[in-house]
Amino acid sequence: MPELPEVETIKLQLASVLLNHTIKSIEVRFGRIISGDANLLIGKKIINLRRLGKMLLIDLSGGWSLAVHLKMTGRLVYKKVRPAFAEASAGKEVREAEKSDINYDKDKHTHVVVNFTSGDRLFYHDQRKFGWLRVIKTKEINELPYVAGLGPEFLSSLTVKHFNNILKNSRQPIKQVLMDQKKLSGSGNIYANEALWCAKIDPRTKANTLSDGSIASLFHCFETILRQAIKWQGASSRNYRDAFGQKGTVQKHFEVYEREGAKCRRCGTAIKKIKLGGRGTYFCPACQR
DNA sequence: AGTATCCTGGAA
DNA sequence: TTCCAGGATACT
Repeated sequence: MPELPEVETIKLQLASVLLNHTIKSIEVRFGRIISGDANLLIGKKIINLRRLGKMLLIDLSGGWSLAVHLKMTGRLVYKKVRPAFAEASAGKEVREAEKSDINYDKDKHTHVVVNFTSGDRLFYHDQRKFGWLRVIKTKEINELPYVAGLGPEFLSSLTVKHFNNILKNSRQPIKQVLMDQKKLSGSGNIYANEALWCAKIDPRTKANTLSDGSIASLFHCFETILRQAIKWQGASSRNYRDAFGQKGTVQKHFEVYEREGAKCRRCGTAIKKIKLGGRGTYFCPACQR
């Protein structure tokens, strides 16, 4: 699922409800999904939430952290405990929302449950089991291979100058460079497709042949699109849900992603789908050059 | 640079 | 039944 905006959304939401909560117990229902000793986190308090690339970090007291990578279908869903007396007075709107939601406690794809002393719970749910959690010392996070290999981040450490330099040094198709977390971190398939449409660049273009102007335009498109995507709480074209179990709304605004055959909103030409680096790639064959 | 792989489920 | 899916890695 999640690219930078989706993980950022979850981070911001969890930070709004989970800071200073103390872990009471952890239920591991599918052992392979988590590495390290989950019991080490019992009694620890959540002191910070961070994101590194597409990885979420929950920092706890005592120098321990819980690293989470959602990969394709992972979800982290927070459920506040609701006292029995609140049940009867819950608004109709709230009950409707819950009806359409999964019962995360009972669902077969819930693999880890973190219980807090408050009674609140955090569910790790992952249909395809590609994601992972890792209990790790906070000071050792930078040694994780995934973290050590991350390139500069969109919306933070990446400057247009650095972006230009990275692209000028790669002969790969631009879309593949944008998705390579070792070169640039944060973008995945959806936002690479969308940003290339925005900047009117053919995804197959060799990165090192792009003009400075095109690169500057692409950088600006990325910043704009990623910021807007965070405001829209991410893209739920399929499995993604935010930390409250809700869908994001970015998918309502896709220009090319999953729009094969539909008309380009800029020039009316049918959006084309090809395979690039093994991934579905959508673009307008007329206005992306 | 390509392709298989970890998994499950929805759509064609 | 086959193909496809917001990722990343380990192979050839």
